[in-house]
Amino acid sequence: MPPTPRNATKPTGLDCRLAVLGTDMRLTPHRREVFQVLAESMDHPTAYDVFDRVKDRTPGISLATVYNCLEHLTTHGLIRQVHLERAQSRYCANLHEHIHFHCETCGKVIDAHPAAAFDPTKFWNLPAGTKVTRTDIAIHGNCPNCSK
Amino acid sequence: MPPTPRNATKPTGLDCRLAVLGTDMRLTPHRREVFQVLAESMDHPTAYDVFDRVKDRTPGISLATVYNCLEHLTTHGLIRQVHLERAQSRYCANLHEHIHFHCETCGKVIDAHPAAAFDPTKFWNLPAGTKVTRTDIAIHGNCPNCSK
DNA sequence: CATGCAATTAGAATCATTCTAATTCTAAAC
DNA sequence: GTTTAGAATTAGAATGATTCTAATTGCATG
Repeated sequence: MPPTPRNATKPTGLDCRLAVLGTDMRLTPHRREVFQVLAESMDHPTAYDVFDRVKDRTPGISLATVYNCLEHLTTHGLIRQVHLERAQSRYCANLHEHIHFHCETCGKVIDAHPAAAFDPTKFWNLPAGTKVTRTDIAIHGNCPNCSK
Repeated sequence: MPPTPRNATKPTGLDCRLAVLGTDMRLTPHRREVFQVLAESMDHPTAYDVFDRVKDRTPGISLATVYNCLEHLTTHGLIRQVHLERAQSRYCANLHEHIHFHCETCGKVIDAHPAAAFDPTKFWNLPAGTKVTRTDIAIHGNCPNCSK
């Protein structure tokens, strides 16, 4: 077993993910905090929301740093950026394959996990030779609470 | 047959749509021009693109007016607003049911028409009691030209 | 402990869009 | 035809999210 590094902290979900994904991203305290906040948030917060929550644990952190951290975490595949309409970006630490449901009444965003394999080319005609890499799906409507 | 109104102009797609949809939107020259430009555009232009094209026929029109017209046409169901990621809004005069394919290489947006009925609730688990009103779908990848 | 590069910061800049307030136009009423 | 009320249009300011800039700080390595 390799010696524990001097400044080692308790492993978190982030360490796990970094290990699994094999990324080489530097793990700074800010990035760790931003990830931690996101991992504890079930509501798909915006950058500003994250900033607001991180501030309490890490006073002095700037919004720019939060944007930076979110961008790094996103490009390294540790979190997901969520876009609904043209509203501000939201972030999500759930890496399981899923799409988002958006309640038009209360604004809540709910993760929806796959029930069956989905192949977009079965449902829409694309020009021959098109290569699909990704399908962006958001379901809109009313959540159980709001449709009562 | 009712008498032709004094200032009647040649009927356009817009008149048709207004008749079909039974909307009561006032048909001003600007709105007509904005619609016409969009109807002739196959590339899902942004508000600014539309402004740029309308300018040539209607010098002096302002970007604010174009935004206004696009909004009115959209809310009256005469055109569609398209959102891809968090980029600026694009507009589309194709009212046939369709979704959009976005080429990640050249940026082109292509209309994809339905090949089969699609029910999102068959593919993703939503909490019991959820009411779906709309599904937003965009396919990303490479168009035939760019995947060569 | 120096060195260099990455991270962080505050604040400015940008970009799309919306708002405001003033002006002009239109359609219907008179 | 003229009046009038409401809608459309305008330029420019304001907003809000995000990105950029330039300066500073921190960390890892030699």
